[in-house]
Amino acid sequence: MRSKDENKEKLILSKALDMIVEQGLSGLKMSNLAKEVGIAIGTIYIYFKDKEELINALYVFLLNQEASQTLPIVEASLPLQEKLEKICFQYLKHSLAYPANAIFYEQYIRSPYYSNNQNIQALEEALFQPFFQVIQQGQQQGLIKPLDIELLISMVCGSLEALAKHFIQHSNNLIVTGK
Amino acid sequence: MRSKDENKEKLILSKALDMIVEQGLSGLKMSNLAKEVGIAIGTIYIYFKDKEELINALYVFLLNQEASQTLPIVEASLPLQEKLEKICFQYLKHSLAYPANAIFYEQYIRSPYYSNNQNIQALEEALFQPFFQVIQQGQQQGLIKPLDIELLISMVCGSLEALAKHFIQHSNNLIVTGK
Amino acid sequence: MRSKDENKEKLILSKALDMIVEQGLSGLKMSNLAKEVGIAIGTIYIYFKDKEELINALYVFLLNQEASQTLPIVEASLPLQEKLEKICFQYLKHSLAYPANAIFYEQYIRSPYYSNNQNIQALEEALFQPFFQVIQQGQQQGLIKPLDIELLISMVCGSLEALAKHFIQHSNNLIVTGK
Amino acid sequence: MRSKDENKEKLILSKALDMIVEQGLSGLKMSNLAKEVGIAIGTIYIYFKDKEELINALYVFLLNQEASQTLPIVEASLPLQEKLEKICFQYLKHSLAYPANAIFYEQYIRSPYYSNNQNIQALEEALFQPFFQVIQQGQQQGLIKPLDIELLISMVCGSLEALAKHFIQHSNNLIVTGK
DNA sequence: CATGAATGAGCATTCATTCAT
DNA sequence: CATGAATGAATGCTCATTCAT
Repeated sequence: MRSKDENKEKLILSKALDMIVEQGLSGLKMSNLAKEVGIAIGTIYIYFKDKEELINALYVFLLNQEASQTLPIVEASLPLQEKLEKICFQYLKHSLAYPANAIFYEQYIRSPYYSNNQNIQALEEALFQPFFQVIQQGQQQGLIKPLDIELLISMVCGSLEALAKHFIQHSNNLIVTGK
Repeated sequence: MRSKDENKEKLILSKALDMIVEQGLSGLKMSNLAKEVGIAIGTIYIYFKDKEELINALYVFLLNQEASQTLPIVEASLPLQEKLEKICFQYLKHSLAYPANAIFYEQYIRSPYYSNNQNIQALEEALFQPFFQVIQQGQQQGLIKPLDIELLISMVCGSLEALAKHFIQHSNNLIVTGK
Repeated sequence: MRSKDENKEKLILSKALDMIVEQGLSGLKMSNLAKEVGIAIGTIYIYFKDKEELINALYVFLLNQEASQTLPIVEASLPLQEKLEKICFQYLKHSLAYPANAIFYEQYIRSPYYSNNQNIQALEEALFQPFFQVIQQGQQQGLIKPLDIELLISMVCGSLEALAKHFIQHSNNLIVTGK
Repeated sequence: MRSKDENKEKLILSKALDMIVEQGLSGLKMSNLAKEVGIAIGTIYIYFKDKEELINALYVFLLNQEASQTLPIVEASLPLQEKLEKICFQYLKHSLAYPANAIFYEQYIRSPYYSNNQNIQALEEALFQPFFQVIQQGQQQGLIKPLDIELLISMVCGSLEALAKHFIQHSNNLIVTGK
């Protein structure tokens, strides 16, 4: 008996992301995905209950991946100013390194997979909490203008993601250096 | 498919935009659209040959709407600096006034309706040409940094649209004043 | 526009019954049914939301058909003795005239379509109520032995249906005369 | 597919019967059966070539079990009258002791596993032969009315099985005494 | 023009069966 | 022998599109 391949799950998600970026969320067909991954259609259903669960799993995976890279900075003991800068830089670095993510997010957020899914939205909130707190601290210390937090985040993220989107659309290869 | 009722065509496109914003491009079902508009499914096919033509028509309609409001500025005889400012402000005003458009654009651009459609992409290019020229003039006069034009546009538009998206997502009502 | 054909619904149910009798409940394939009826697969879904609803509708239809033929006797003003005889005879007549029904019932009762369906079971109860009352009256008047009603019904029906089943299995043609 | 563990084979058949009674023949899924038995899906295929063979084996097993309990009576040297009575009583006892069997029979008889299987039908005939002969003798001696034998059997069995079915459906516990 | 019942290609999903471990 | 991950044919259902009224 072959043992359940941890890698195969990742591979399915990865190919799914590629296909969604290329053809939109509605362009993702389970049979095409299987073909692309090089497995039988039934195999996908061993790893994911149905298409909805697969899509949600992809979102959670990307969200966690991003959080896991940024959270250490949030939790580090640094001067707040430096912490905020590092977080922004990390976000930009991540957006440029994984420009496909933002494209998927936009498709996902505007789909029933997201809107009808209270669980995911709760998870999201929990994951973002630490960042909210840092920003609030920054506002209390006068480092950040006292605007609505979500508006702030929307604008900064929007700009950075627009940048990243541009590069993936024009298929440029970016090398992001440390400074 | 030229039709009698010019208004009904507009109504179909308008409801289609609403539904795409709410449920994504893949969430737009022809029969639901008909129900929402209050007509029979067959009637839609009197006004649009098929779903593809409807979606493309919506894009062209929104593009033209935007261009028709901005082109006068481009063609006006103003100092370049002032012209550039006015164009940016008009863009922001439009993005805030019609925040649904950007959401549709993103869905559309990433769909086969767009990618497999050379005609639309040519039309787009033609429509944007005047703006490109203004920017090029600005670069020649040293008013704009000599970056890649499309990158410039991506970044500015990205930021502004992120802003607009934020407001529609949080259902704020904005009043955009002249200054 | 063709108008929704009342007959087509009946035709679908009728062919479905035939196929279930021949191949069992699990042998009923929607595409085969459509072919047998001479319509497209999609057409079935205009008349019935899904396979479950179709199967349930068939059960309700047969139940109502049977009740509608027997209820007049129940409600007639006859001596109880005569009423009971007429009901039994009507039941036998019906079982012999429609021997397929019992075969379907047995398949249906033992399927998730029935077990997971409180509504149907409530309807059933309501439909059988009048008969229960007649039997109770019979017991009070000493015409029927004071056994458990459901047991009584099971035994009489079981015997009569066994008879009917025999004839359909051996494809005999029965002519049921009035006496 | 002869196997080591004779017990495991019985266990598979026994659980299969349970599941068919609960969910119908179409409700029997090989993987569920394996789970219920507490073995891996692959293991079932060591004991039975495929689902068809398993179902047929179950039928043959039940048939033999019943015959093995009744045949001694048939072959005993008793007055015909007494022999007939004992056979009937044995049948009733068996139906009441194993009410699940009749439920399975009905599902089975109406399935392709049975209809497309000449071998089973031949086996059945052979198994029933002795009973037919006893009845024929009874008819020759004037103990039984000269009706079609199969009709006779259908009616008697039908009544008894209806009785048995009633009790299993209402989960009554019956104690069948010798008289 | 307007209607909506009818159509059927296309897609998601299930489940009996195989086979590498 | 036992395992259960992998397979893919088969099936239920959707939805863009047509066409008779």
